[in-house]
Amino acid sequence: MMQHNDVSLIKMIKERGMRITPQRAIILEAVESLRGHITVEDVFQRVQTVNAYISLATVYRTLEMLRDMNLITQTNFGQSQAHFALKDHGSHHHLVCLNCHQLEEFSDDIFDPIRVSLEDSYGFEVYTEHMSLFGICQNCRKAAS
Amino acid sequence: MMQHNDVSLIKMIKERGMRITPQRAIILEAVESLRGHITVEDVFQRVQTVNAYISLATVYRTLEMLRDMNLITQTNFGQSQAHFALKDHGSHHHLVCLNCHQLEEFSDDIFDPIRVSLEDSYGFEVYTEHMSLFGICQNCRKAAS
DNA sequence: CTGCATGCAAACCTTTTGCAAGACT
DNA sequence: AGTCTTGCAAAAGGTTTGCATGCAG
Repeated sequence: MMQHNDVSLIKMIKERGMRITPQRAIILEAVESLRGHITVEDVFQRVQTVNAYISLATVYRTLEMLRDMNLITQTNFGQSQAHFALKDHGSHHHLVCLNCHQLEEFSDDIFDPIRVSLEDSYGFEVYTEHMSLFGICQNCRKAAS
Repeated sequence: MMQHNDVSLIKMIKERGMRITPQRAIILEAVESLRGHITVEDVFQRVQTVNAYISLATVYRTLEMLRDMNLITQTNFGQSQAHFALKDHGSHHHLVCLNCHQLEEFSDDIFDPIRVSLEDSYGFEVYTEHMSLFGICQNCRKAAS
């Protein structure tokens, strides 16, 4: 389930010209150190141990920024809080169209909900390397209708 | 992506000894006629066209009942409302433990979030028949730790 | 200096719930 | 009759936002 986040989030944020504030530094560090799927609350608690004056709203806004920058994924499931995870830029999978045989890539993040629910329901840790999913692509669906 | 809901929801509810009220009949009919993934709001709107005096709370409670009876699945994704779908009692898949090679079954519903997000992101309609997922089962994980 | 970021508290939205009144069996 | 169900309105989460203040660049 390795994720190569060789580059620190801070560095990526700077590169994209966004401001680094003390709050952001602390929040980013929390996101990086908390491995796996985390909630806003997880991050907030961790952040609080470093500096108790950072507000929940800032945690929300920072995670929102990371999501918009495509550095983390957001997964909602169950009825409660959203779960976040650092993007795994490593693995990609394929969508294979059964009609035109065209390939399309999609990222591993799409499996996040499955990972979480199989873990929750069965205690099963799924490996999703090298997956291919089959179906009908957009073009063929349009053509057929 | 066929679903065999040959039997009406009303019939199934009666069989299990639950009461049929006018509200429930209307809501169940709405769920059946709205195919695919639907939200509470979808159902509510449809229901309103039939009878404007049925409350949102009743829609929530009825869907909750269907979920508890295992007749529909609930999928949360995105940050907004939950999505529901009639259960597909046809397909089952396998979890294969890479360590002890034991098999575990899981239902097709787990793929709901993927179905929805691939549809949304790529316009791709996935077929998920006969899937096997690999990983490490609960027992082996416990044993390893 | 200027604009972006923060904190606070209030607003928001979806979902849940308490309670009294009403309906199903 | 007795219990389950409904409607209403309020409560409950989680998340977002307006605004004045503060800080990074």
